[in-house]
Amino acid sequence: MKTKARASAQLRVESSVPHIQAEIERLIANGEIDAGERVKEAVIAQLLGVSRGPVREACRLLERVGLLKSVMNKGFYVRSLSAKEALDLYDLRRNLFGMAGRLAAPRIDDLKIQGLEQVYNAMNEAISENDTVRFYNLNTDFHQQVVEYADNYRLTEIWPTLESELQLFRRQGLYTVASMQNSNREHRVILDALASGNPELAQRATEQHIAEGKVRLLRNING
Amino acid sequence: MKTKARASAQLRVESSVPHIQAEIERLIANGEIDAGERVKEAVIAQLLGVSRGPVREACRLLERVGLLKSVMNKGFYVRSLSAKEALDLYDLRRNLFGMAGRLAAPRIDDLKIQGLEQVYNAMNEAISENDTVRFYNLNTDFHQQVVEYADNYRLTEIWPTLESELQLFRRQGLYTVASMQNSNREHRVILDALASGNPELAQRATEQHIAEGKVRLLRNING
DNA sequence: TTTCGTAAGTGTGTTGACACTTTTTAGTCG
DNA sequence: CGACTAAAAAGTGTCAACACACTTACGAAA
Repeated sequence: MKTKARASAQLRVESSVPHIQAEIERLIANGEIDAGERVKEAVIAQLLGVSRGPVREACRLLERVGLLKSVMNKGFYVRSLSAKEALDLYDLRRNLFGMAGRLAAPRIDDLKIQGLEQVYNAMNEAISENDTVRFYNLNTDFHQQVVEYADNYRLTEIWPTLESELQLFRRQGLYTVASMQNSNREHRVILDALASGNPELAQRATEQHIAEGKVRLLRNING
Repeated sequence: MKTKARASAQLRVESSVPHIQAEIERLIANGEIDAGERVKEAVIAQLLGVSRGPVREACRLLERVGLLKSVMNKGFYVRSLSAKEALDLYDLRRNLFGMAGRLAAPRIDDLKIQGLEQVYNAMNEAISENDTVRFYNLNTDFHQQVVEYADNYRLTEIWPTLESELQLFRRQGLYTVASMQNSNREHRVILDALASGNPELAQRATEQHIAEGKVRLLRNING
């Protein structure tokens, strides 16, 4: 018998770094680590049962994504987004989502439309139940699907990072029933535009949606 | 006397990771590491006189940027871009550069225009000397400046990563005199459009430039 | 009481070592 | 000579430990 019992054995089929990264993202999204707060490597490491090495690698990744920022000899901090940065993000997302709509429209098929339709209906349910968390997740899904149907690998990679970065700003609970209703009305418009296959129409619809989101954000900022 | 002589002392005022990252990027850009080739951590570490830890962190960063990709138990490889991925990148850059032009036009001032003009003139010099390397650097500069003048922090962050990723595909030496001349004619159009302050005009000019670049790339691919 | 300097404590940045996996090499058999 | 097998080498993934930087707490002097 050659096999040796490994104490806390890692199966060595998958690096721990992505898992750690996802976990830290979750901690931030759930607000368990506040914006501006220091991320202590040892704490994360112990929490996940790994050493600091992989944790640091994950933190570097999150730094590049924009969720953390590193300060020499002080470690990693959860980034906090200024109002301008949040608005910049909206402008950027508007462009990219518009591009996604334009590219997706001629490529989309009935099956995909049906999939989006399901998400749309589910969002209406979430609204009627005032389930903002579910609405947020479905909303993210909807956008991600549209982006994927544009079939541009780099756009598909970048999009989620912008979404999660924006999460730093619009902490949960910002959705009101009215804003969710407006948002989903726009989703309906996007759906129809995509189904029509008209690129310009779809681009207008997708751009408009993010533009309206920016307005909603501004209303939240200014009271 | 309390001060202790540190043997191979790093001053601990700046993390070594960014430096390592830049160095690996340089190695890739200079073609000292070919596309698809494995990046051996120990080699890089010894080359730069550091240990593998920081090297791994730098590699993770470059993975996120898209220059490297990691394979479990095999390490990091220099990514090689498929033709579709390169074209996807052009589509994405076209959108973002168009956005940059639109936003920069109303914000730009005479001083910045003059700066761009200098770069433009220098590029004409480089063309007449058939100095493709200098042209490439100036070209990158020109684009980067336009992007910065758009004053969108995230766009400014993302742009260089897309440029360096594209470098993986269009390895140096792809510039012909004719293509450089065409490219700089388009720069002239961009300059004038920006100087006019008209967002739509500037967006058209900047988008057109990347679109033409895509055509030039396609010509290179197909012979 | 306040302020400054000093010392303990906390935490990062980096390193070297170990376990495991993949690759290469060497050797054997057909 | 070629193919298969086994051992050695190379290289990654992770960890534990060290040295330094920063922070905080404590105490003495003004």
